[in-house]
Amino acid sequence: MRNRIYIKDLKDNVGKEVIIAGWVDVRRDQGKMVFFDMRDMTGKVQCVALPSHADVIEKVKEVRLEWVLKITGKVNARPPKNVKAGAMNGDIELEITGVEVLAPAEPLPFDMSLDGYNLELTTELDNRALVLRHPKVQAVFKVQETIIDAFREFMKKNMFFEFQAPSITPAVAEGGSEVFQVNYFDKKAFLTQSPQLYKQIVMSAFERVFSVNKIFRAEPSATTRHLTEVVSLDAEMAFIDGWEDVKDMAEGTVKFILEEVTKRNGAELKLLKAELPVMIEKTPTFSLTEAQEKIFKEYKRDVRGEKDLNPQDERELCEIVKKETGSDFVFVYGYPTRKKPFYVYPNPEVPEFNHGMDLLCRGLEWLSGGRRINKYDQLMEHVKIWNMDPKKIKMFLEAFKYGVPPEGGFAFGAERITMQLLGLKNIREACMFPRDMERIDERLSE
RNA sequence: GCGGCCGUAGUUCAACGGUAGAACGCCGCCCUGUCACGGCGGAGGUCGUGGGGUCAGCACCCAUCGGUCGCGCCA
Repeated sequence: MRNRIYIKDLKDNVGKEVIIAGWVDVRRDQGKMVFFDMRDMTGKVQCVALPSHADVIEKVKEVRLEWVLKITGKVNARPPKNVKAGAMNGDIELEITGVEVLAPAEPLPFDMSLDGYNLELTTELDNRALVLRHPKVQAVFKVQETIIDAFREFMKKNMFFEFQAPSITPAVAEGGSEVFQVNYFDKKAFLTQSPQLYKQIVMSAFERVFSVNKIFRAEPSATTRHLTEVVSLDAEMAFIDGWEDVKDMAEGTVKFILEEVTKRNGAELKLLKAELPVMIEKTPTFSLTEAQEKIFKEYKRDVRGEKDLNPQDERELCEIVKKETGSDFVFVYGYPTRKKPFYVYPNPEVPEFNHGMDLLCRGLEWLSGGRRINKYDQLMEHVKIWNMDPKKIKMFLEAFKYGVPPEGGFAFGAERITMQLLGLKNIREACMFPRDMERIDERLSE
């Protein structure tokens, strides 16, 4: 729009006649004079229709919340007694001389005011398009943008190469979670549940690689932490000495993300009353066995020998670690080899346990990864033991046939980090358009 | 898939075996300095649906649908 001034720049135009465009955010009709706040992507400003402009008053009386307006007006410094300290543009206001309605809006179906906004999740999701205008909802996704941005930035700073992982995959080799099947011409294909095998292939050519991609899980899970479509942040690195190198890189990544969110999203964190998790100098790290011992010792609940930590174990371990060290994070490594995917590197000294690891924070798994098998013969041995069909992962195996250095990697879900970082109760709040068993934009049951 | 809890106005929630309520939103009127205003008035509900027991049900019981939380599964 020609001649339009962004609201954030109005303060540099005091005394001038300007044009702004945006949405009506709040109305305060005083009768003979009308105030309302206008909002554009850069901020808000109070506009005032004075009694001296009768035509403007008349027009402005009809205007309602969320109408889109183009306003001509004069930027005035507010009289000292009317300055609103601390508010954006609290010391100026726009005296309206002309109004053009670019689009009217229907009455809002619920309270969109800052304090009044309090919707049930289903109402929020049923009205996603409108709700996205609310500052608290926008704050969540601004933080999420930073998280993904910071991941990318940290990876690139550490010489990782970004590649695009495919979403359509042939018959699934990995096992594990359920997959979505899609029609592929006259054949069947699947939506990827992980770029795992591809990132290992690319790593074998580029040494350090990462990807930001969608993954799809057809798990019949109805919980506060599962979605069927997830943004996965994946990394894989060659020439490691051991799984600890992968752990350190993962830790550095998370630390950098926390720093960037702190740096860039102060306003959003304040609005959401969010307190970032604490990462101490060296994140506490325990083997699964040690973790289970700690839970037994502290809570007298015997989960020793279980193949993994269940949600209650994860919560309790995090509580223990928080109490002992102040850290909200804890690494757990050394899972039963046979319970994890075939490519995870077994501990050479205790082959029943592997060099896979998880990073937990505030009772929930944030990230998982570890060292992978890099030698072809060992990989083939696992393929056999795991009863997999080598033909189905031919391309993957081909990479390892021709020499791959010791390597490992990690992955985490952007929505989960967003949720955990902000203390949200349900992962759906951390996803703009969440897909789950019951919903693809609309509820599936209707 | 299993279990707990919930379903009342547009929204968020109360109340109660005996007349259906509030806040915000909406509509109307008033307000020349408001600050995600204020004042007065008004509209808006077959209490998710279907059965049952009761003199009487929104409330109790059963079924069903929907929601939500937990578990399982999974990341």
